[in-house]
Amino acid sequence: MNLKHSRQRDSIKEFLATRKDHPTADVVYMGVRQSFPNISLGTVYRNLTLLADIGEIMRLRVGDGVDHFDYDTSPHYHFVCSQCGCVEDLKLPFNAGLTEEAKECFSGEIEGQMTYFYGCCADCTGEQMPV
Amino acid sequence: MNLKHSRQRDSIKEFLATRKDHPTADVVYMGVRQSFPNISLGTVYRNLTLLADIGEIMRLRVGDGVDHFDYDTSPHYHFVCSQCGCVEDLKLPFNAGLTEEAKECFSGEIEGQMTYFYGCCADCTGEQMPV
DNA sequence: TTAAAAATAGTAATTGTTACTGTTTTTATT
DNA sequence: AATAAAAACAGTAACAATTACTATTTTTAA
Repeated sequence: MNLKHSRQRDSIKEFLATRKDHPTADVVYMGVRQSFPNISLGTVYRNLTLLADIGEIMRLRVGDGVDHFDYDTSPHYHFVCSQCGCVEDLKLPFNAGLTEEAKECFSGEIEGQMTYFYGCCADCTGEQMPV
Repeated sequence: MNLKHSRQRDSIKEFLATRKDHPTADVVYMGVRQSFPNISLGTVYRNLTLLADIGEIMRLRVGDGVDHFDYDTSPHYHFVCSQCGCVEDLKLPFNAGLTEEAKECFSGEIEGQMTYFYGCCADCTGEQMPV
């Protein structure tokens, strides 16, 4: 299949590039509607999937039942707040060595690892106890 | 809330204890129906959630959009096959130190980590190329 | 300019899961 | 054993995220 240019897809990519909060498809939809008022949610899903498939963005499955998307495709760790559901980058060097270790003790083929940390984000920790 | 005994819940736990393949709620449902032919899918979901909440089983969110359940609650790594979707244990010592490292570089509270590896399992790797 | 391929908007369908409701089980107390 | 409140149940409906479908519009190479 030959990709054809699409202004909607550009817009989705642009939007994602401006965000560091790993938005969901729905958030992308709302955001892109600023410039494409009648873009379809299906178009957003289709393009997010396509962009992830060709490696231009990264799909994050962080266990909250909703897919998040990241413009930064370099391997890095994420944190997920169990309270508010926010997803943040972690400033911790990614241990690709773990994947290598895994390869050595497994008979199939390991392509990569997905690691996320969970807990309570700084904002929620602060708000949590109004006594 | 005081737990009351339930034969259905026992049966769900027993079933899970016999399995090492980290079945989904649906698979548990089918399995438990051998002994409880008219158990309700809702009962299965409710009890799996309850058992996971009280720490008697572990819920695995391995990014395939379906929850898997594990009778083994000790921290350990999992592998997920992108082809057939199977989930297997990895014989690789769990690196809890990574969670400690993450705590040190994050301002909120980190409770734990979830790591899974993905790729192609041994079975699928073999079947893949019939030339 | 044209025509095939790709993409689109809008809608319907699917899937995994949770919520609701009236009935049955469990269990502590008589 | 009888009773009654709490918990759990079966069965069904609702829900949310995502995917599939269809007729129309855009893109692009010839």
